[in-house]
Amino acid sequence: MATSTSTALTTLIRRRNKPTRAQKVERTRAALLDAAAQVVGDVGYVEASITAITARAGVGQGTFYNYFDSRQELFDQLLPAISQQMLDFIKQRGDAAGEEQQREELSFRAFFDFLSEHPEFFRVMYEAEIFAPQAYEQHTEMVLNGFVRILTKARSKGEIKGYDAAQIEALGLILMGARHYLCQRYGRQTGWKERLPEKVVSAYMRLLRHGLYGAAPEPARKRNAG
Amino acid sequence: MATSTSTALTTLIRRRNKPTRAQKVERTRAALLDAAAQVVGDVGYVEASITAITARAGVGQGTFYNYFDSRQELFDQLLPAISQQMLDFIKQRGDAAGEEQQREELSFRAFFDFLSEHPEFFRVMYEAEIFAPQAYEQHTEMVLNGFVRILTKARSKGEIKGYDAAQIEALGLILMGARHYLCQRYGRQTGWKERLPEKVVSAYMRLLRHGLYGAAPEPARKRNAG
Amino acid sequence: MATSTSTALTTLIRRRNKPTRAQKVERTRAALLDAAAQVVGDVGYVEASITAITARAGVGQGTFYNYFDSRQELFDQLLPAISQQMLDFIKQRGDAAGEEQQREELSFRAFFDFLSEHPEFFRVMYEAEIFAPQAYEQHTEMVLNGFVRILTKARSKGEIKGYDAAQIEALGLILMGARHYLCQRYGRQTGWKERLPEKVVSAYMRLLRHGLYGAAPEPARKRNAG
Amino acid sequence: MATSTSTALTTLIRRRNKPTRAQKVERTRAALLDAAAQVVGDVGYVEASITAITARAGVGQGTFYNYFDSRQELFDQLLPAISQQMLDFIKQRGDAAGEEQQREELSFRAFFDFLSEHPEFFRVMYEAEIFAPQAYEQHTEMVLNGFVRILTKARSKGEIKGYDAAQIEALGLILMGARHYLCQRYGRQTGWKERLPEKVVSAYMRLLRHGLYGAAPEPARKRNAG
DNA sequence: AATGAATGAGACTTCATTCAT
DNA sequence: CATGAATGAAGTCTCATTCAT
Repeated sequence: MATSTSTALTTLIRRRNKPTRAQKVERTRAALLDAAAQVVGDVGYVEASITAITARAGVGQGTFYNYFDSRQELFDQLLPAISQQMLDFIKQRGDAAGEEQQREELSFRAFFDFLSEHPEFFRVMYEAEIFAPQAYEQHTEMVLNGFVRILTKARSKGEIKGYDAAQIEALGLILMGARHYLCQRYGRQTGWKERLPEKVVSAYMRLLRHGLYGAAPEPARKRNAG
Repeated sequence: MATSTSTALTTLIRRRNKPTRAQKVERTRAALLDAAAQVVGDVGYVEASITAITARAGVGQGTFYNYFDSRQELFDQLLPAISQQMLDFIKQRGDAAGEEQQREELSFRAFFDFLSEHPEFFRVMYEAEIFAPQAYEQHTEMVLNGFVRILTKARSKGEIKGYDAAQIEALGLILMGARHYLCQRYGRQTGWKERLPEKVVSAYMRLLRHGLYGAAPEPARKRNAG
Repeated sequence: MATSTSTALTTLIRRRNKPTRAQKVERTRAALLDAAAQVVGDVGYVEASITAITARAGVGQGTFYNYFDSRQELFDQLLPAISQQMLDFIKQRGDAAGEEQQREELSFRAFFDFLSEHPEFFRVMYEAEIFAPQAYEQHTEMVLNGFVRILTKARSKGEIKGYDAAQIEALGLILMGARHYLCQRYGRQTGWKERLPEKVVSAYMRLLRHGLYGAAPEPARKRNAG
Repeated sequence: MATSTSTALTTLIRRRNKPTRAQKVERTRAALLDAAAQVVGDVGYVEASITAITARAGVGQGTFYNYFDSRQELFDQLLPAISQQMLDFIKQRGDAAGEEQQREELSFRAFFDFLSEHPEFFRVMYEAEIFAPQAYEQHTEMVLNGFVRILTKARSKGEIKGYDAAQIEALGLILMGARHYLCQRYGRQTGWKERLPEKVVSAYMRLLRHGLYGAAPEPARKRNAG
């Protein structure tokens, strides 16, 4: 990390006093991506002008073009830059689960919580379909793959029965759409000020467990408290 | 140079030959909305310039402002203008059902078919969230209300059990999200050239009937053919 | 010229009072080309900004793009727009000549005079080599062709002897270079305030008649006075 | 960290191994001028950005401003830096001549050959009229003076007759213009891949010897072979 | 009501130059 | 002296909107 001309001593000193040149660069780049995420979160991609972004990042307009070739390039990098940390966050929370159906519940909650803590991410992600289609496509593909992997596993474990392998993808899409719309209404529409209502989680989970129609009577099962 | 007062005679002639003034106005207005829908369907709201819209409608640029106060106003009227015919189409097809769960299947198929025949509607509807938020909100509210009404009815009929009244809304949102994502992948992504795969419909319906996890063995039930 | 809906009367009235819409368009276009020529003449292509040009033309900046797709397109049209009138002017003056050698003298004088009256043309023409290479190439080709035509004619008349047909082009280029450099020094460098010195014309013509070296003694020929 | 005072020893070592500080400086300066000439030759002054020049010179952008106050200053020094070597080259080749008219032929050939070997020089020289007018002016003045000197000498030797002293300058300009245009067409336009056609040289020389019109029959004179 | 030329605010982008390291 | 990130002035261009015809 230290430049090749730095002795251990100078490195130490730097570590206390000032950032390295390379560190400053990385910091500026991060500041720009961060600012962009915030601006997009606030006003959407359409109004996320270079002026607005650089102003929020606290750098000159020209600086922008030392880091990105164009506004579009930034947009293309924005979602990927945040995408991974979201997936990590969710995966980590989901891994605490025993059964796959519990994993889905944890994962759904984690999705909501992540957006709750990074509200700007909602627009960054969903408006990307329009303003950074390729990035959106990749992101969607990754998320869908995650679902498919988990559902396939659940199916091979015997937790899921009665579905073709060919139907797994459709199920994944349904879960993604459900998440999207539920978080939109119960999170974003309230400015992420409320927690995710337990009624919603239980409806979601009951649908996954028993379907809508002609369901078996609710078994005596421990439910996650609200 | 023709006098502006119409004699009974000219009126008669017009009735046969030419449209009334008011009719022409309405026709132009419709042409503009129609053109806008097509343009938005083709290139999205961002690139739906006044120039593109008026050109497609076959009128001069300036004419636009005789019908709409601004580009935004047009956008705000675009979704509502089409929304109703979609809902009618779907309702009509759904009304053929006996049980509510069959209605949902018919309605889902109808949604797909409608988009298939009016592919421009997909972008008009979903991009409206960004470019005509109020219209989108209203549209969504209407659709959601439709779902809620039907689900509530199904619940009062006893077809749906085990859900609170308070959870009905969440269920409606899930169905909306599912539709959105399934049509996106199986319709739009293929350019609406393929029909909706039956595997997808049956997966969707099986989820609604039995859920994902620990489902009862598939009962002997007549399935809609592909 | 009048629009197809104009009666003879309205045309007459317009001729006195106001320009037609189409006339105004043509006028604006001309104003822009004219302004561009002046600006380029004053400060060169590099500094001929859209702002400067539209300001000089007395129109808004945006108006520019109703007439030209880009700054470059204007530059590409600038030289051709003036080129023809120069060639016409020169041809006309040259046609008064009897012998071809007299034509060359008249033509040379005409070239100087034209630039004298349209001083902006000098930069428009010669800087085009850099800023509108294609236009420059075409212009040069036309001028060269003119020279070649005349020289060829003189040769077939027997006024020019001792040169291959293949050498005619080179001779044309020499004359073009000579014009360029002489007008540069004796016209442009003095701000076109002085007339073309007769000494220069006679040197030019003597070179053409007798060459530089080992020339025959100057024959008793009427010379244009200085 | 090395001390700035050189001991006799280090000086000795340096003399063998490394360039002096001053030498390095001079080398970098030369590298920049050289790079600039190449870049200008390739893409012209307009696109000769500091970035392009320093990149080609293999130094950092900032380094540029240790050697030149501004881009313009570099441009102003570019032509002078090369000018002299061209004049030397031409003079040397011309000095082999006996008569002045032969000198002119050699000199013309030398001009072409020099450009042929340093093709970048063409744009450096002729675009300087626009981008480094002062340098261009000086260069032109020098070249013109050279012509005037030679022509004057030829005149005083009696090789040139029939021209005023006051006309010598005009003759010099004509020769310069001729060179320019002939090299442009027969050298640059072909990418300097062909040699100068002998037809062109002989046409040029015949013009200088006998003029265009009414020339004496070509005397029995040795011609330079192609 | 129909038209399309005129307009200017504002967006993106380039690049010579500065300056701290 | 070398470096390259930071800067902002300035330029080109787009397009919704206005308005005279």
